[in-house]
Amino acid sequence: MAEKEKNQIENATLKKIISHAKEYGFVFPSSEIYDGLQAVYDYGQYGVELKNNLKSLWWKTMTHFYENIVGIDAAIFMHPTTWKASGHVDGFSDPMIDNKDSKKRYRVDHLIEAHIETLKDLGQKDKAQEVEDKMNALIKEDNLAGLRELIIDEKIKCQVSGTSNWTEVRQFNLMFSTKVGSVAEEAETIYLRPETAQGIFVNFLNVQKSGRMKVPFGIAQIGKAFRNEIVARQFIFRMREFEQMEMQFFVRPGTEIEWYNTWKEARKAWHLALGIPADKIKFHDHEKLAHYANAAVDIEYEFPFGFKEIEGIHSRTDFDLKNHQQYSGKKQQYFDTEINQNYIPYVVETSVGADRTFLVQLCNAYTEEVVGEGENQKERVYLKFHPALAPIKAAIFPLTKKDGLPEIAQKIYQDLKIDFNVFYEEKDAIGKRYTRQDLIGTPFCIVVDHQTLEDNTVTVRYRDTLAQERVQISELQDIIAKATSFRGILEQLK
RNA sequence: GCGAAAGUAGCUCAGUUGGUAGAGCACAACCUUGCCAAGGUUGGGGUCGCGAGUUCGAGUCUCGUCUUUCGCUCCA
Repeated sequence: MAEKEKNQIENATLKKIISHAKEYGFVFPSSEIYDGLQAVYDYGQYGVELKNNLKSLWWKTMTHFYENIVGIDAAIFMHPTTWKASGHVDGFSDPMIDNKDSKKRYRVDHLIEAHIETLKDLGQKDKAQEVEDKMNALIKEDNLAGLRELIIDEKIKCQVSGTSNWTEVRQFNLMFSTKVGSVAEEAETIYLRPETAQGIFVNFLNVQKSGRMKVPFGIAQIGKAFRNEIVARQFIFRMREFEQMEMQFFVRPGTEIEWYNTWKEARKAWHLALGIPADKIKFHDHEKLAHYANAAVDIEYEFPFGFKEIEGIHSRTDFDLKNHQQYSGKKQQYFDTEINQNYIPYVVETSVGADRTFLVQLCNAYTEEVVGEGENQKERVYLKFHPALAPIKAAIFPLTKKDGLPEIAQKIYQDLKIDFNVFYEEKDAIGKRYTRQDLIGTPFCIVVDHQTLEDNTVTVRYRDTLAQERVQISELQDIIAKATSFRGILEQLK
């Protein structure tokens, strides 16, 4: 019961964050006037600023900050063979079957494998082998009807309902496809990339040779990827179109676990440096490793809907480069002059969702607090973004619309906008203008008042403390630059 | 994909046994005011998610459909 209540409160928090995001221009449902498109979202005027700031910070951290990491920007479309080599064509499309009574859905191969295990336990080894061979043959020829027949012939039952009342076997392909070539009959099917990593692997030698890179070195990339999720839920957490920020680090075979541990810690530190509390971040080791990995961990953040993955660090071995070498017939090797050996490098991957990082920042920034005493007590809502990530860095207000104050405020605005994303407003009471900036997370409000006319000072009002400080107009540039620079974050990561 | 709940103005919601859509906040203009969502006047904004059906008449009743949320399911 307590757990249920906790969930309800947390769901209420998520709802508030989602409506806040929509009401104040961060995230809108895609094509909303047509009722939206499931699991697709658009970033609004403030959302795009926040997301761009996050991407710039990641780029700065993961390329410029390291002398042996460079960035690329590969195309979304890739040669179809790429996805055979990567294993996505086979691994990303699973035949599924539903039990009509229990409404449970199973992956067909899992269902039959469970049956095979049961046969083995019963000592029917030959029978088990026979079923396994049949299944593999049917999967190989994409014989969906045949798979269903096998399930029925073997009298495989649903564990929940105990019946064999099955639907047809259906194929779910998680990759989006389209056609290249304008003549329909001659068009070739190509896929929208389901991950950005392959764009890095196929360019491994291009970058290594043209950049004279020496192992260990990394290639980073930010870009969109697409997955046709069966169920996509939880706001922008699981979208059909999403953006990844990935870095593939190429290392000498045998050193990969050491590098894996290094990157695991470095990436966790990155999230902490952005202001996420340590108790909201944890590692989750993969028990069952994917076919390409020999070590894998998720970095999880405690969202209102529980601890969920925001970043994966995977030791991918030489799986990808080896497969590309095999499928392309082009050697993907590196000659290591230090040890005089030719080898296919091993890869340690860090892959973080840009949209998920955005949601982490939004959830972490959303703050409700009670201010004032007694009669004056009221609730205040604001977004406490790190100033380096805030969509708008400062708002400039004249206290009144008269006495030449707007002219001075305009001058300050025109000057600051060269370096920063700033906002000017003279409408409405000053308190209301403060509140509007709090709601979108602007760290500073600069107010021109009557004293400004006498001594060229303005007040700076701080979002988090509500405190005000009087400073010279000439100091503003420095104050904002210092607070909003990436320097503070990067220095923590040295 | 299955089950449950919800959908009325930008937001939060009201809307009587079925009788031509309302409030507060928000928004725009003007006046007054000037340091934490101020007051006044005026104004704009809704084919009640969409489509059928029942009815003289549907926001209200019935069916379908779409979207969202939750629970299953799935998740490189």
